[in-house]
Amino acid sequence: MEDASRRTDTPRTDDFETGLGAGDGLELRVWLRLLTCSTLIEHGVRHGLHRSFETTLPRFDVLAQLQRAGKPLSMGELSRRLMVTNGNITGLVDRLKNEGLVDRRRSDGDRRVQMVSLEPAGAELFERMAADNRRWVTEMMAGLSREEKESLFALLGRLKSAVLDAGAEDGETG
Amino acid sequence: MEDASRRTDTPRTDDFETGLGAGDGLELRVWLRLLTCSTLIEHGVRHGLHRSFETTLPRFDVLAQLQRAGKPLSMGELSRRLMVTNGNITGLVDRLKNEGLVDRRRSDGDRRVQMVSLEPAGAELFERMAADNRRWVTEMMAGLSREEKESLFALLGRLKSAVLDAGAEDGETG
DNA sequence: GATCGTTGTTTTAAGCATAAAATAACTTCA
DNA sequence: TGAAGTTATTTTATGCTTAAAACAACGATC
Repeated sequence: MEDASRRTDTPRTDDFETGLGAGDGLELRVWLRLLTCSTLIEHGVRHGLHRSFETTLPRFDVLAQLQRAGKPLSMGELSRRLMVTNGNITGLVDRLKNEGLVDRRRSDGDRRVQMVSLEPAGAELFERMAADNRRWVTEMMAGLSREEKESLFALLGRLKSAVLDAGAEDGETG
Repeated sequence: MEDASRRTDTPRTDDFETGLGAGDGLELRVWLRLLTCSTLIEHGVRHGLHRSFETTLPRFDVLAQLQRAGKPLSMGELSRRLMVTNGNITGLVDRLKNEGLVDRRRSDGDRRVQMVSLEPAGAELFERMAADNRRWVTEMMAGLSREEKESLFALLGRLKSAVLDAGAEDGETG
């Protein structure tokens, strides 16, 4: 009865990563499973932010970067840290500014640069969201032992380095 | 000189995952690193598809699911397998159909259902894209040993199960 | 065999994302 | 100093994505 009202269009999260027989490349299997995990956790966080704060993951990410930096960041720096194209940041910061969560002003030294800073309201909201976010992520990984999480963290560090190294080669000084 | 012509707005892929001191939760650190890896690889694949085939990752994903299934899939089934909301599939399949890569027709048994099938052109294109995709992913992971990749694959399997289990609890039969 | 709840898909409105081109301010260097 | 190149940001055009509501067909039950 109540299920009907709570019901939404969220895709079910079973039965993917299908096909791709055992003969397929190990790298491809790692990648698909990585993507599945990433998507699943992202859904969890996204739903939590939507339910509890009526906000979105990109907004949260911007606030998180500003909070972690502990200082104003330029649009370009935000773009690099969030790993999104810079045109994207413009609209995102526009909305956050309209909501009074961040401020944006031209840099004194370089008049091309826009510095984005966290407003008190933004910092306060972020703290509340971050606490819940940590709880959600912790709950999602509750089934893993500490050792498993540490191994996973280490291996992902290795993967990150590997991908960055591979990218550096064809990016510059071939 | 040539760099200028090749240059585009792609965000640089260094210096993220910043802040978040060592005291932070292990789960959060795993999650952020997982997201970084996922995003990095996704960028690689996305750029490849764009450069080599003038196409996008979601389009590729739809063709991949159809190819792997080896049979027509309904809109809803595609939505579940791609882990995106179903309204999304409508436009995606529309475009693929306009490009002659898939076909869509109403199911005989259930007139609500739309069955999407791979057209010969779509299958042929997918094979070419899949070959390159495998190469890109393999290259990005070239820095990892076979053992590392196998461990990673196993741990990600554990993580996937953990997240699915955690989600099942608050999703139903509370 | 009409009604009620469910299921499959599309539509809507808003926001996120990309790539590429445009704009504007800075730097260099002749 | 002023033309050429570089860097930071915005704009443009298009596509992807979500959540929620609307629509349409199915299935069960009375």
